[in-house]
Amino acid sequence: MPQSLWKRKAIADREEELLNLARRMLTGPGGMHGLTMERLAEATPYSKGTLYQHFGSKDDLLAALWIRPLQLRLELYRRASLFHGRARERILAIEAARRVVFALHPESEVIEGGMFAGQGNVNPKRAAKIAEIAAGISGVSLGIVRDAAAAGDLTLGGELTAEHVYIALRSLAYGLMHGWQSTGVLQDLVAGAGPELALDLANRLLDGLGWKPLLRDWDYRNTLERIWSEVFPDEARRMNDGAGRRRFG
Amino acid sequence: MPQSLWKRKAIADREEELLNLARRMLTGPGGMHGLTMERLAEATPYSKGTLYQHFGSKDDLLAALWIRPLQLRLELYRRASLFHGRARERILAIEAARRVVFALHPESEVIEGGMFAGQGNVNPKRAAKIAEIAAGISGVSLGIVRDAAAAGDLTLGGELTAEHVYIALRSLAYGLMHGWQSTGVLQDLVAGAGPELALDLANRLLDGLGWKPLLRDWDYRNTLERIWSEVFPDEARRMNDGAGRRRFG
DNA sequence: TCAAGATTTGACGGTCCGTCAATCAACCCC
DNA sequence: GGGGTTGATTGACGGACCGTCAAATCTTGA
Repeated sequence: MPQSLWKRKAIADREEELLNLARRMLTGPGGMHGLTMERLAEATPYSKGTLYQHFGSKDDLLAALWIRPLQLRLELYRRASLFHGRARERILAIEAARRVVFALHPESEVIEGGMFAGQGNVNPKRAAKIAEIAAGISGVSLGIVRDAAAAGDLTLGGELTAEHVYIALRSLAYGLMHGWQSTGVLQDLVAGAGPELALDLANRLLDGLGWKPLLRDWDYRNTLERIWSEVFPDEARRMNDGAGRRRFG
Repeated sequence: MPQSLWKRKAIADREEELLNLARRMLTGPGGMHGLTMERLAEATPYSKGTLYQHFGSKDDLLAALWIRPLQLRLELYRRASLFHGRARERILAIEAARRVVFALHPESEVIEGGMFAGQGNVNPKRAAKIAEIAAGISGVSLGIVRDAAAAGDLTLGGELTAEHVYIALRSLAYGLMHGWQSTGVLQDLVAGAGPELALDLANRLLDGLGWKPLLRDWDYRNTLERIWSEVFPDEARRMNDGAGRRRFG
């Protein structure tokens, strides 16, 4: 029954359309407050009831909106993990991937910040998908950390587990992005310090964790150039002139 | 006119009462969603209109609620900065103070996360006070960083400014607290790793920044014991059996 | 062409924020 | 004590928003 298939595709297309629109509302002025089921319905040829056919609640819409940047993150992390080099170079590629996701999907931070309140009322299927992707994301990173330990570049055990290393890198990046994006307290302090800072500080943290080769023993500037040109050539271009326009320098 | 003074004190007392109640609602289940002007009015002998005599908006109430943990933070940072020892020991005392504030005022994180949406409609006087305290807070930390540079313990310049060091420490701590508190993605990874982790990772980050004396050259376990017993003896006790009950270990 | 089934609609109930005219209390002066 | 002025207090109300659901509309298959 091809007609049924057509219809299903039409519905999937509509969902894409809705998500794109919702994303624009979320990244626009007003942030989380700017996205409203009411306004989203008005901005489309469909009514509110139809919206709720796709997303059981606003939280569910946000979850659906979150899946795409999460999937991109997983894909980029996978690619980063394939970088040809030492484990520490690969984890740096992961940090570069963080920056790409942040630049291309600024709404992701808004959702993560706003989801804190919600958490309920998300379609179980979607919630499961999110959990699955998230597990993949941490899995890729943890794999690199364990590779480093296996290669003798990093000494785990005692107070420092692979999870701790991953959490440290993730928390530093998250805190920086939050401080960078939110019009909060460190606004004037962060101003001028572009996202380059995140990569630099992550690299220094790796030194502090004793992850070899240390900064003084390796030319990581060259590593980063290779990462950008070999792993994320397209994304680097899109970041500089693409949709997620933002100051870089 | 003592009667007028009585009245003013009564009003100030009522504001305290309202703030305490609001704080309880915020830390209770539901978080930001659990605090409602409506419910707050119902929980007191006063009506909604009277609430709005104290706080011009819900954002304003949140701002008022934020001032107390901010002030505590400033006070603790000041005390930490007076610790008798090397600059790196003093910045570690600041990190310990972070942990105290997080333990005693868990609502602070909720507010910071939720304020991201608001930002407007805050009484200018309150906003100014917040800005002033925040400036004091970063000032204390930056002072210690600059002390370290002056003492030759830390090499600034080039890519690394005093602000960058401060931002790095703050971001790492913020990211960890967010991941710890939010029922989010790293829940299961963070589980088991108590807030001790924050101090340990901060210390390692300091190593990565080249802030002497490095971990291998100094007994920071002893430093931390001295910090808890000399700088925050009361707070350490309150954290373990006080209001802000939370798992520590 | 028509009936069964699926989809869409927008009005509606409920919650919450913030306002304001009406009410109430305190205070002051005679 | 009485009456007027000033300020505090109230809760009903308007508006925004989420989520629901019976009615209307469209699709499909015979």
